[in-house]
Amino acid sequence: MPSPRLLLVEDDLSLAELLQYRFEAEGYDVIATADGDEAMLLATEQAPDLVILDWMVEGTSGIEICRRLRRDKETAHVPIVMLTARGSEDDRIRGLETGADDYVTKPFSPRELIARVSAVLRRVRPALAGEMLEVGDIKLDATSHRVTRRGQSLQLGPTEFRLLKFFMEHPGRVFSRGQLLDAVWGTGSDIELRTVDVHIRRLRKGITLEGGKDPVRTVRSAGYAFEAV
Amino acid sequence: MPSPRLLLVEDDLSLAELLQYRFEAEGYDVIATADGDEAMLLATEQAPDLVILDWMVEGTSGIEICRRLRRDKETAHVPIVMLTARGSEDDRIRGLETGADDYVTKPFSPRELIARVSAVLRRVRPALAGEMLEVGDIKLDATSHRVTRRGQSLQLGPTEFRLLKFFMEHPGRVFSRGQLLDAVWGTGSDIELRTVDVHIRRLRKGITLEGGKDPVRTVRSAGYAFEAV
DNA sequence: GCCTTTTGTTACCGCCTTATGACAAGGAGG
DNA sequence: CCTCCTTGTCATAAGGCGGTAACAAAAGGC
Repeated sequence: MPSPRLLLVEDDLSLAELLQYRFEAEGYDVIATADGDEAMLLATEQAPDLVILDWMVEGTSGIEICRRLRRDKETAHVPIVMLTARGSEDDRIRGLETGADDYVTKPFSPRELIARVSAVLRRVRPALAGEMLEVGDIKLDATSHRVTRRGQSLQLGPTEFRLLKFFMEHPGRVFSRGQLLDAVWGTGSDIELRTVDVHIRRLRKGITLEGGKDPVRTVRSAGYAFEAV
Repeated sequence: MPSPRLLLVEDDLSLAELLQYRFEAEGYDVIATADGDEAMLLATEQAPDLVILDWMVEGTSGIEICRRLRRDKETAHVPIVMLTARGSEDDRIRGLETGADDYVTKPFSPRELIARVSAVLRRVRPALAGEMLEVGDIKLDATSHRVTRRGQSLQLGPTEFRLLKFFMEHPGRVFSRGQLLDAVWGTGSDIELRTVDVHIRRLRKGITLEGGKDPVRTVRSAGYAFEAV
């Protein structure tokens, strides 16, 4: 199971340290910062799987960071959990409407925050929570690095496996070649867009071995999508 | 925008009525029940997009319903929002660990619940939270790049897709050929005005395949408009 | 009713996008 | 050090798509 990567934005240093310790004990990778502007940088550079955001941090307000994360295409889909000392309903609603995926009201126990983070991750990226992905008749177990179709075990190369995993985490959705490069090869990889075609080809070959239908849909001038056949 | 379907499981009848009223005013379809066993039935038969579940309902405890919903493959992926009168941390964590996607602690305002439900839906099924365009009987999902009419999937080329999307974003309005060129082909494209006619033709052809009415209205000496038939 | 203007429709050709196989460089493992 | 596997790139083929022109049809204007 890969370690989910968390970005923790919290300017109360003792709380930040406590949380970092607890989350690392749970098997998370934690990147912490107390500064709002640095948070924006880290969010794009480190590509965290989830952001924990204090409502009030130095530099920028948490809600503003949230809004900026949502606006930037790179980070628009990263789930956000807000920490707020205020219990007022308006603030909570504003947080949710700004695009936070969840919030926790101080004071809270680390255990509760961990449960919420894990719930959000389970929802957004099942593979990170150790679950088995299943789309149509294809099953992918990220933990054991195994793919099966109708019980038949499939043989995929490393890149094809990551590509398939990403697709299965977002079934039905169309991704451009650029998006796929970012998601599967890593942001900033300097690779020809056309290379994606080749790996799509290899993935198709590996997946349709037993005469099964092709779950990869080509969307002309847009990219590719993965869906149940 | 399609109406998301909610299953509301709540045995406090006055609260249930209030919520049903408020959610319907927000454009949701609400199925309500006060009984736990009936809830299980409705969950499989009605295939709701989300379940709002009171912690304590007659027949079965909410948490038990939650567990059973998760266990059944049909309903395992339906998001669940729990309503709980108890504020104790243990209960909340137990709720999340059981598989609830969110919980709201009583007393709460309908507005807050609505915000949470909409946040969960946005996360889980973007198509239900507004990424889907709908005009008349035609649906366009930009995320999956799909167009359907009365359930029938339509086949459109890239340009026709963009043209239709633009039309559906501004239904009823008349656009000149020049405006369409700017919007769909991009500003500064050096293309014959009459080319638009051809693509309108192709769009019509693709959309009226199954004998449906033509939603594209020709406005002589002005341009074209798209409207519900 | 006749003429003019505007739109509908079809056909065609070139171009752009995608599919596919081959190949060489790089790396892991023995 | 050698071998096998993986991977990125390229060349080429195939096919769909798009823009244009030409002609037919329809709608207004008189």
